[in-house]
Amino acid sequence: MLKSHFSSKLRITVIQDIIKKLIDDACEALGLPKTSFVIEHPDNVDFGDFSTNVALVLSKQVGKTPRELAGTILEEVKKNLPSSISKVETAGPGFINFYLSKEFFALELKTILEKGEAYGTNDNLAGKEIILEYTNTNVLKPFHIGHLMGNILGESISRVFEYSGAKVTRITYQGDMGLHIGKTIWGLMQKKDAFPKESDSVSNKVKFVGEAYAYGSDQYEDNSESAEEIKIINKKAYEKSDPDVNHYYDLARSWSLEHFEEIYKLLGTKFDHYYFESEVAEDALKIVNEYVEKGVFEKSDGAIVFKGEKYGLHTRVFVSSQGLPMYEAKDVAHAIRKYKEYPVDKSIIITANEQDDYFKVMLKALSEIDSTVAGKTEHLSHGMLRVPEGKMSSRKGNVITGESLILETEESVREIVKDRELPQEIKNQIAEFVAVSAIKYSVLRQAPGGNIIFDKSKAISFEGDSGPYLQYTAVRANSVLEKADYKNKAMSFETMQKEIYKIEHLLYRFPEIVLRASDEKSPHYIVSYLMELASAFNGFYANNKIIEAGEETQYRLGITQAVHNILWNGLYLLGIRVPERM
RNA sequence: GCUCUCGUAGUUCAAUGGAUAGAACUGCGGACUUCUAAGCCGUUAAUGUUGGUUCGAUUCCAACCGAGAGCACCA
Repeated sequence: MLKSHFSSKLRITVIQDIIKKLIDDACEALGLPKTSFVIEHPDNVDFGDFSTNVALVLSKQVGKTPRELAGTILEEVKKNLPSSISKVETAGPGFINFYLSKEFFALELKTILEKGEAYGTNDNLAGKEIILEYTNTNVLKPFHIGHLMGNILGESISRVFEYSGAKVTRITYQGDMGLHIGKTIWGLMQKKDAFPKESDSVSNKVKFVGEAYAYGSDQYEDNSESAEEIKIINKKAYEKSDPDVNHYYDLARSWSLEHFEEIYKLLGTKFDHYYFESEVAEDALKIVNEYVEKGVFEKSDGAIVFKGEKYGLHTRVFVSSQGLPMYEAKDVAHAIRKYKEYPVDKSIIITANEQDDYFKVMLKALSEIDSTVAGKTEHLSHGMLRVPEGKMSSRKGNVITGESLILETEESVREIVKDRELPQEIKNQIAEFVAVSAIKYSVLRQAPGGNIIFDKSKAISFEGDSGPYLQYTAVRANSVLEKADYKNKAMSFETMQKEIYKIEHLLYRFPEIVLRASDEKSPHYIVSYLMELASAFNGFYANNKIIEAGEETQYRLGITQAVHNILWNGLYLLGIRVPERM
């Protein structure tokens, strides 16, 4: 059971306030000292819907055992029980447990149905403007699964922030200069006989570019003559001084960008602004040179460096001894430029965690230059995707591109639906939605920051703890509602349920979960919750007739509609679409 | 060598200092001629080691062992 922690800041539902006040009032009436205590959902539903440790916290000061004190507080609480609570009792080492009533659940159900798509929103970030930078790709290099991870996380967090009332601007900052450009162009020139045709698909074109990059990288390492040529080409590309080089660069760049756009469309991301590294190169040099004089940077071995050791960090080169701005310098200039164009409350950059230490140094340098921008800029990292054999590398040939992963997963889905009697159109939709869902889920299910061990044969799951399981449940709920011709009818209280279904203990918690995910920038809380909810619904479905259930029909359909609403909203927050049929 | 992150079931992941450490996959065993079986029910199985703080530690602290990442001219 996923617990929620209710600090005063995170309390958003009325019932939490009611319980808090009950305890506060009881403590005051008993003359107990003020203290901070926790109200949480117990692990086990048998222990009630809410639980507090107030007696455990206070027992020592008061000089009573926790159980005794819990009993005393309990008697006081019982005097003022509202209709939303059906039972209170002490348990365990000194907890006080609260059980919600049928009235509460019926009212909450009504709220879920009435709010529809807005159920789960909160105003934690109301009025705040946030810029999120993610999927920082490099043109002329493959879009690999690391980029996929960043995109999946970035898009989900964007949506969660929007659900919390923020105005989110999505941007991506792409590397369009640097040695990899020279390597790829050199590789393209070597392979010009095998060049793709104009009419070839974008996929084939970028695949060819990827091979050229791999070849160029290899030769750069192995062959000093080639390395020299690559450096020369790179310089020409930077200066735009050679028409031939420009031609290859422009062509490959346009292919890369077109390819990225195709993937973003498939994943459901739309960037508001595309930034390029080359756009800030000049500013980067200017800024660094200016702050050498102000003592922020110093010269060392011909390069301009930032000495991070003063702050417990490490030294990094900002301008090379050849006078070229390194990505450190460009990132500083980029951050300042971004803030000029979008003077937001917070600017978040999402990258893989291998850049954690780098960002500490860059942000420290930035804080010496522009403390306002630095104060609002935050680095958030996701884990690395590891294949069982170790690190991915183009030389080993075990780089997994984003596109190949999606296509292979789609293929597996097609295999599953191939014999079903469904129109081809629906089958295509299923293949795309389910494949993307399976991949997204495998990234979002765990807390961000941790590495993901990616075993191709079993990482992408369609059963159990998986995206398709959630989609399937949503489709199933929808199917029941369609069959019953039930379209969000208002709940009638004459049809009050006879019993409390287990799933009702979960339904009302969705807004808390979204809030926590927003507060901690961790969509995985939503994943765990939806998984638990879907599981509860499938159990409910297996054990209860929904449509022809006599007096209970309306209420059960209401629950089904509530599950439908929450699954749709929750999956939207994960960036997952629900197919019409499955 | 220094810095950072991380060690939970056979595997992949959860768990705000609280009650019986949750799922899923795998294995084994079931139910159903009921609204979608990508489903449902049952079952085996885990906090790296040693200390410390605490009424209470998977969670905080220290040491050790193990894994990964970063550490000067690539992004």
